[in-house]
Amino acid sequence: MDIREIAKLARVSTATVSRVLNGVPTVNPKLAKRVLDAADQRGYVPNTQARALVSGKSRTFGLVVSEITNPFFPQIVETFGNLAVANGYEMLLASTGNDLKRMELAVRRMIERRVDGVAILTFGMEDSLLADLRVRKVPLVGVVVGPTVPGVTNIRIDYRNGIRQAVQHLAALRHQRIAFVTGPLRLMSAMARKTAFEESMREIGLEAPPEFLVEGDHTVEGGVAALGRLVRLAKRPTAILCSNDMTAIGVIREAYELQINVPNQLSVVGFDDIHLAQFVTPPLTTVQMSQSELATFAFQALLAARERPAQARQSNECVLVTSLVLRKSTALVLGAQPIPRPADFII
Amino acid sequence: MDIREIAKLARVSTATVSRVLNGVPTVNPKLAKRVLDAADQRGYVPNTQARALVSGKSRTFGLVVSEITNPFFPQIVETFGNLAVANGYEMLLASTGNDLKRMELAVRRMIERRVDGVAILTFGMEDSLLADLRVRKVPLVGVVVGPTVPGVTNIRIDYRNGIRQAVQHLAALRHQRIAFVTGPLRLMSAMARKTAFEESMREIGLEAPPEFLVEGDHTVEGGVAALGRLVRLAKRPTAILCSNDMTAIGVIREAYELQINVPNQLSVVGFDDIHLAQFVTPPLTTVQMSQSELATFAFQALLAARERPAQARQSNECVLVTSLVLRKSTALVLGAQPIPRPADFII
DNA sequence: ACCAGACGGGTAAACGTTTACAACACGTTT
DNA sequence: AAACGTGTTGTAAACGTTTACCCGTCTGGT
Repeated sequence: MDIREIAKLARVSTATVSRVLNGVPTVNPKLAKRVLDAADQRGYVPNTQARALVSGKSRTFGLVVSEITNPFFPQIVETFGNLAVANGYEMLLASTGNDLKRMELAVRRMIERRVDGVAILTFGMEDSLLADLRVRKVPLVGVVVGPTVPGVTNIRIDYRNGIRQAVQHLAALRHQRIAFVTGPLRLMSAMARKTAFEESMREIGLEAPPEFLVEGDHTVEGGVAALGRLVRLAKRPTAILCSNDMTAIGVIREAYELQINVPNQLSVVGFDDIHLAQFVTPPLTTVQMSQSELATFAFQALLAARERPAQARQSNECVLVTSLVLRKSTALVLGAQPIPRPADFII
Repeated sequence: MDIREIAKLARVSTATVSRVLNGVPTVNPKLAKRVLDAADQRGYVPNTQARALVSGKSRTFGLVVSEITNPFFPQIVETFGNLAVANGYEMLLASTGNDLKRMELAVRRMIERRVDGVAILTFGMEDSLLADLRVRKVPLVGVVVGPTVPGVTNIRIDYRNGIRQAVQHLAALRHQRIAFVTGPLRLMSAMARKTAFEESMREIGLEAPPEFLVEGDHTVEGGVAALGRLVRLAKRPTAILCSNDMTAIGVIREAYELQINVPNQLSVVGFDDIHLAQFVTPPLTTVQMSQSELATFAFQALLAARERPAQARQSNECVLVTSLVLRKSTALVLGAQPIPRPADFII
């Protein structure tokens, strides 16, 4: 069931079989047909490892994510994986749980399998690990919040835009006391979101007192706990912005438990716009960060780096912008009168 | 950076390097140390494709699931993937969306990469496709609802147990008009759940009129639509059992939209017990089908089939039982008096 | 002292491809 | 008619391992 058998059957050399199978156009159509016929009569399927060994390309891309059970990521995996197979690649998936040990293991696996590139779509990757990949000249693409990383394709996420929109939306609904539930602050991404929140608040002259900044962990449980703490405050917030949707779902869930009506007594805004966000009750107003776009960016960058000489691909950068999507989890602050519309003045 | 370089550096043959790296115990510890030192001084990492080529084992298992964006599956992927790397394997993931084309492609990919086994944890796999794998003697494990498939490790899912518990739970809450939202009926698993429902109803003398059996599609949207239809009935159901949790979430979501209180005006029960089920409002009473147990079964079966001669592993079978977990989405049927407790009679 | 056997280590073949290069068959130019 | 391209096919080397087999050395028994 190898190429030699097909060659014998089609009465050509193995080189010709290889050429036909790889679509080299110069081969005589007559021979090509013989080869093709022989191949699928025998149900021949080329051996990828042999191919990879000689060509030096494994046709595999690594994808490392934080936690595949976090609903944010499956969409990324799906998109990336589909693009991969559509382009004749495979995907090597690693879920690190932001754990150093598992990250090391992930990198090791990628190197062992000789991936042709790695997309790091998690937010807490250790730089030291990347060094290992860089030394081996593995093309890399990663998300970045701080300064551009050299020698790597950077996907810069513009948290600012979406979060500013969210803050201004809440302000427009007359909210003044807006709390923010962060993610785990050792994650740069969580840090960046928090910073974007603070700046957006300051920008419109609103205060964000420290007791309104509570640390969560990007899980539903974290959201539950966060609301639990905020509710014990003497001066409660009237709106809560969350570092991700799972947190927001937790907040809403706990609000229900505490008989706080969302959105009438409390406005809640999420971040990520996972698919599920539309389906919680009430449907979640959230900042969209397109998972499929992110995955597509990453994949395309890897594909582009494929044959390009290393020096040509130093520090590409593209930007993924976030933006608010309005649903039903926010409302005018309780007791506020709607702003009279212009029409009301025309008598 | 290959084995020869290490051999030269350690002043031994490549065979010895190979032996050391594979932990063959007979080699002189002195040599072994030299090899090990040389290897990690040079940052040597073995080439998996070369290994696979000569050994005939790719140390890769295929995992095919229905749809990775369905929250049921990430947990499976996570568990399976972790077990894989813990045992020195890789996972080749395929998400088929129950689409024939994609299934074919998935099988093709598995064969190309020469996987050492495939776990089919989706429920609508075409038998014809399996034939292709079977011919190549790839160990297979799959879930099964009908008769045992020969030559394959079968994981039989006992839908009956959990669904019966759910029905009896609802009956105990005095529900008589219980509807069932199915999955896509071309899926055997969906069919099996529906059948289990009908039998459980009949068993306790309850009727399941055809208009109470509405077909969904295992998505939130499907659940929304299903409640939309049930609500137009002259005689509405007082409880709804759903073929999966996503459907149940859709039903709850639409109930909120229609101002129907869950659980007081409508009891809802799901199926699967995805992680999120605890966090919807109200927390979902659902039938648990352990995803991690399922994945573990599958992986262990593959691992066991690894070296075993083909005839030894014909038709193993294990059973995964389902069972009801009570949360807050069910209640006594509206207007029913609680059954007087024995204490009430003791005056 | 000799030899059998055990044991550790080296040599080289094999795994299934791709591809550089050689070989060959034509057609074209001088 | 010879020489030279041009274009297609074949030969064989390479990719990086594992492992069967062989060889040398040492141990212990006679």
